[in-house]
Formats: sequence, structure tokens, C-alpha cells
Amino acid sequence: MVAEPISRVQRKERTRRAILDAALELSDESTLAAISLRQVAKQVGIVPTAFYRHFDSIEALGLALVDEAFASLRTMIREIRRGDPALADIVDRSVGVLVDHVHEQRAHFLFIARERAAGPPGVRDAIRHQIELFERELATDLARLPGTDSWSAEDLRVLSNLIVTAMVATAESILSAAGRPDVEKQLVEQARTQLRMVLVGALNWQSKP
Amino acid sequence: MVAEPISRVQRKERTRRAILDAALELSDESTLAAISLRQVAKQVGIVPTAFYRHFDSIEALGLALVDEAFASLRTMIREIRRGDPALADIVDRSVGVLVDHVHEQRAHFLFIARERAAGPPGVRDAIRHQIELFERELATDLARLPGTDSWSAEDLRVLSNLIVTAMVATAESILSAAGRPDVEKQLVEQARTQLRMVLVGALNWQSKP
DNA sequence: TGTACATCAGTGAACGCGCGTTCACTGATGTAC
DNA sequence: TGTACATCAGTGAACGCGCGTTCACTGATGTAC
Repeated sequence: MVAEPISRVQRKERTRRAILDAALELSDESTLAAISLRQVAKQVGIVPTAFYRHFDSIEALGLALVDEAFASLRTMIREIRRGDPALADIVDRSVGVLVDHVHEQRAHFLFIARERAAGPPGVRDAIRHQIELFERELATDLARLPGTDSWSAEDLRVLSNLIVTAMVATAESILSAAGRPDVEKQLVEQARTQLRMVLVGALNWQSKP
Repeated sequence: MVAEPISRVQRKERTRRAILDAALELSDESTLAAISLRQVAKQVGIVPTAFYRHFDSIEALGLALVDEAFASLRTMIREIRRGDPALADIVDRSVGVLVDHVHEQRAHFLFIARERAAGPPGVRDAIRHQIELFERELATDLARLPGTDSWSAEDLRVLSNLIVTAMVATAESILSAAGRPDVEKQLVEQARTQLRMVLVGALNWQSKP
């Protein structure tokens, strides 16, 4: 076996990756606002000043993590949308995919949950904006369901917001139920029931003219 | 007019109050995890070491603020419960009271919104516990509504959780819409519609046997 | 292929600053007699 | 009412430490010829 030569560009990308991972790891027990550049550098194994070769500040690093986290969320959404959109099992499938991704991307979800409420203003805005995009996409999905023909655009948006809110809350609850499978099972069941309740409401809803 | 003598106990209580207020004020732009004891002391106008005469740590101060914030929330809930429980306007009244209190107790709501996600573990647990109590109380309220006779206790709890989740999200949105009355108006309308959608779902719901 | 120069990720010393916590103290308020 | 002592909220000096940021640097990788 011959040792592969590694280009300068690859080396830099590798360090950048290590910085992002270190910040995610530290985010497990703290929040961006309380994490120091020196802590991140120490975890990566570089000298504090080397951090500046990759990011201008901890906030800039946070924005990069937001992009990354939502890119992985989009993969999830595509997964839900794929396959048959049979109304019957759409609830079970959606909740199932969400829960799987919370486990697979635990660090990303934890990061978003924290920074959504407590991050630097720029980071909070970026997260809010991304969640808003999800709401709009979900609204157009809902418009394709049978029975929503008579709905106003506004009501579709409002329903979409309610569903996204409930799913965000579900993801956050599951994160704090880590290591208690019985609690998680109950939360999953709760999320399914809530989605069904909302859908029953939707099917019986009449938009104002 | 004669100057009132102030007892040592009163003086101490006054300083304690000032510390709580200072922490609330600082929480407006930061999170407990990033606030220093020295910042709080400086804002109050006492020497850092004097802080220890009142609280063991910033976390202990946080727990006191949680108690205080939820005490004021209970006042709010009592206000909703009072008066006629006519189903017709219960939605408008509930949302109205919530919005009023978000404005009146802005600092408390901001504090809870932040620390719920990003606070020290003890503070997070305390907040989670208090919200859980609200859910249970709401569940017993819901059980008194007409049409819920056939509901299982579990479904009442699940519905209650959904409503509380939506109201918490509404309060948080209104906080971030500060200074934009048009956005707030839309959020209030959204909250009302969502509650109505959920109630329509509830009225058409059949608990599993 | 070989040489001379440019690029640039990471280094290490240094800076002034705010941090939590310790300790012995002060002096006004409270209490016992 | 007056005196002697106890209490204790707030003081101020001091500590060692981690912070973000500056700067001139090193040496491996990349490029031009």
C-alpha cells in the first residue's frame, strides 16, 4: 500500500471539518454564546489563532453549522415525499422518518434546538428563515391532498405552521428523552396521535369565504 | 414628611429583588450560561462578592426566576378560567389573555423561552416540569368540555400537550415580532385559527376503545 | 527533471481584560439587659 | 432610656485562569520557468 499524498486544499478542508465537528460536540452540553474559540481550537488540536484561517468568528461558524444541519433535514424531507403518498400511512411514515433522523443527526438537531432560542441574533434569524421555508413547502404539499381544494392559501399556511411546530416540539422532546426508550416510544405515539387529530380537524375544516 | 426607617430585612429583600431584575434585564440579550456574576453585580451596583449573600450561583438565581415566571403564568391561567366557559369565545379569550401577558411579562417570557432550550440542566428540568403541570391542568379542564366524555385519559393528555405546544410557540413568535404590530396581529390570528382547527379535530375525534 | 520563488495553514509569544472565588474587614442595624 | 455586644449585608484587595486578538514567524506545498 502506497501512502496517498494529500494536497494543501484537502488538508484545509479536513481541518475545517474538524472545527465544525468540535463545535457540534461542544454544543452537546453548551450553547454557542458560551463556547469559546479557544475551547474549539483545543478540541481540534490546533492553536487558537489557526481558527481564523477558517472562520471569522464563532458566529460565522454557527451559520455554517445551520446550513449543514438544514441540508441534512432537506434529505429527510425528500425521503418522506418519496414513495406513495397514501393518506392512510402518511402519518406513521412521516413520524418514523423524523425519529430516525433525530437519532442519525442527533448533534445537528441538538444544535438547532439550542440556537433557535439562544443563539446569536444572526444564527436565530437563519434558523427561523429555514423553518419558514419548510412551512411553505409543506403548505404546497398539503394543497395536493384531497379535501383541501376549498382551502384558502392562508389557512394552508396556518395549518402547515401548526404541523411544523408540533414536529419541532416532538424532535426536541425525543432529544431530551435520550436513553429512555420507553419515554421515546410514548412520545412517538403522541406525535402520531397529534398529527391524526390535526388531520381530522383539517378534513372537517371550512375556510371562510 | 418623615423618612421611614428601613429594616435590615427589608434592605436585603430590596437587593435580592434588584439582583433578580438585573438578571432578567441581562437575559434580554443573552442566556444564563453566558451571563457572569460580575455583570449582574455591576448592573445592581453592588460588589461581586455581595452576590453570594443572596444566591449560591447564577444557576440558583435562574431557578428563582423560573419560580417567579411561572407564578405569574398561573395568574394568567386563572384569568382564563374565570368567567363563563362558553365554548364559542373560549378561543378568542384564551389567545387574548396570553398575548396580553406576553406584553406585560415580556422579560419573564423571554427568559423562559431562552432557558427552556439553553439553560443549565437544572433550570431546563424545572421549566419542563412546570410546563408539564400546565398540560395536566389543561387536560382536566378539557375533560369538562362537552363532547370529551368518550375520550381516554391518554388522548386528553395528548391533546393538551398539542395545545400547550402551540401556545408556547405562539408566545415565542410574538416575542420575536416585538415592534412590528402588523406581524403580531397576523400571529394572533394564526393562533386563533390553529386552536379552532384543533378543536374541530377534537370534536370529531373518536378515542380507540 | 531541477531550481527559484510564492503561497498560506498552522505556530507561539504577548497583550490587556474580565472571570469566580477566598478572605479579613467595616459599620449600620438589631437585641439583651 | 442607655449601654454593651451580636449580627450580617456589603466592601475591597488579591489570586490564578481562560479569554479574543495582534503579530512576526516557519516550513511544507504549489507554481513558473
